[in-house]
Amino acid sequence: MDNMGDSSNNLIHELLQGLELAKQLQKNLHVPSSSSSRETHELLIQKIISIFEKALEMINWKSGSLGEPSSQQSLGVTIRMSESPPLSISPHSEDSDRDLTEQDPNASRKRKTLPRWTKQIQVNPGVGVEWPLDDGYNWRKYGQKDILGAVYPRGYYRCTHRNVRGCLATKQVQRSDEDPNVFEITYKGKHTCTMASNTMPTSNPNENQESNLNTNQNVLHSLEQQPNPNELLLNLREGLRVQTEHLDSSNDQPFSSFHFPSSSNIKTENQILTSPMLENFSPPSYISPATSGIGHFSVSPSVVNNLGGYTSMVSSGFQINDMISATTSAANSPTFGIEFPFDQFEIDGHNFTFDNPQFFS
DNA sequence: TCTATTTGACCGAA
DNA sequence: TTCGGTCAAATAGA
Repeated sequence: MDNMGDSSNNLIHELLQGLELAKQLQKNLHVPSSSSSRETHELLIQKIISIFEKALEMINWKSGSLGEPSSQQSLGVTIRMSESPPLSISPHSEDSDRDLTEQDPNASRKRKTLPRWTKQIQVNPGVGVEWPLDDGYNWRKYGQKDILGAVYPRGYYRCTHRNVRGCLATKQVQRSDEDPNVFEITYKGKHTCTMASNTMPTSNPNENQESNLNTNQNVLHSLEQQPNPNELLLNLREGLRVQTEHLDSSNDQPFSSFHFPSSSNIKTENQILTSPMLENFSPPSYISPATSGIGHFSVSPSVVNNLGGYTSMVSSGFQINDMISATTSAANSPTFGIEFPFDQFEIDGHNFTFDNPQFFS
């Protein structure tokens, strides 16, 4: 466990370095270009790539302990999470993103892959077959292909915001041959469209609560304005994703846990999170250094049903592969848990300790 | 008219 | 060479 904690800390350090370099690059991009600034850009890009490659190596090393596919059933729909390591680099990956290829001159030799994970959704005969396509995001179908050996064609979808915000998230929907009520959905890439809007501050962060995503982003924005070391984690959270392979409805928790009652507020040192925020998967509860053990937070049943949205939203919210895992506590209880398998860590001189279970009001 | 879907063609990895 | 993934023109629908 100590080794795991050390590697977790190292991973956080690597990612934070990458984050800082990316910020530097962003600042430099606003400076009038010159030959020297271009060299600086190149240098920063190389450093960032190096850091993330190193981080990916660390994650791959840890991926051997990944759990088994799990399932959740709710309102006649069974969802089996069967994820590949989202950040791993696989030589056999089917992923082919031309945008990445264009951006990376080395891609011809070493192909980069986007995070990829698969889930199976079983719908009851009475449920419309369109249901699996509604996962909380806006998808646009861009192709359909007959697959060798498959009875049903495979549908290809990309994020509607691809052109506007450059969101590279895609998904493939394949109906099962054996059971037409089962859909296998493969997600590729992360929804950067949610982050894009996150970088555009609004005058009143609490104003726009039209959707789960927007609310989530506003919460992030309001918290990022806090001059607190937590910001480091908030920033880190933006570029990472959570593993959900432990989403097992029958999973008994052997460890202590706390819950967010649906009517309660969560208070940290600097902010209070209300129930609606939690229901919209606002992440601050699990990035607070004051939390410990397993954190459960309530979500609306619709969010639970749209596990695709859940996965993607959480993906845009946090995580370090295999460091943080999500669990469900009961089949019909829309409650998820986030586990921090380490008690202490340090970021840029700031010590974070999970030692205050009396964190909730 | 605008937006989304369909579908044949094309490209690249294996 | 095959096959999966994507492109883009044609088409449909609001």
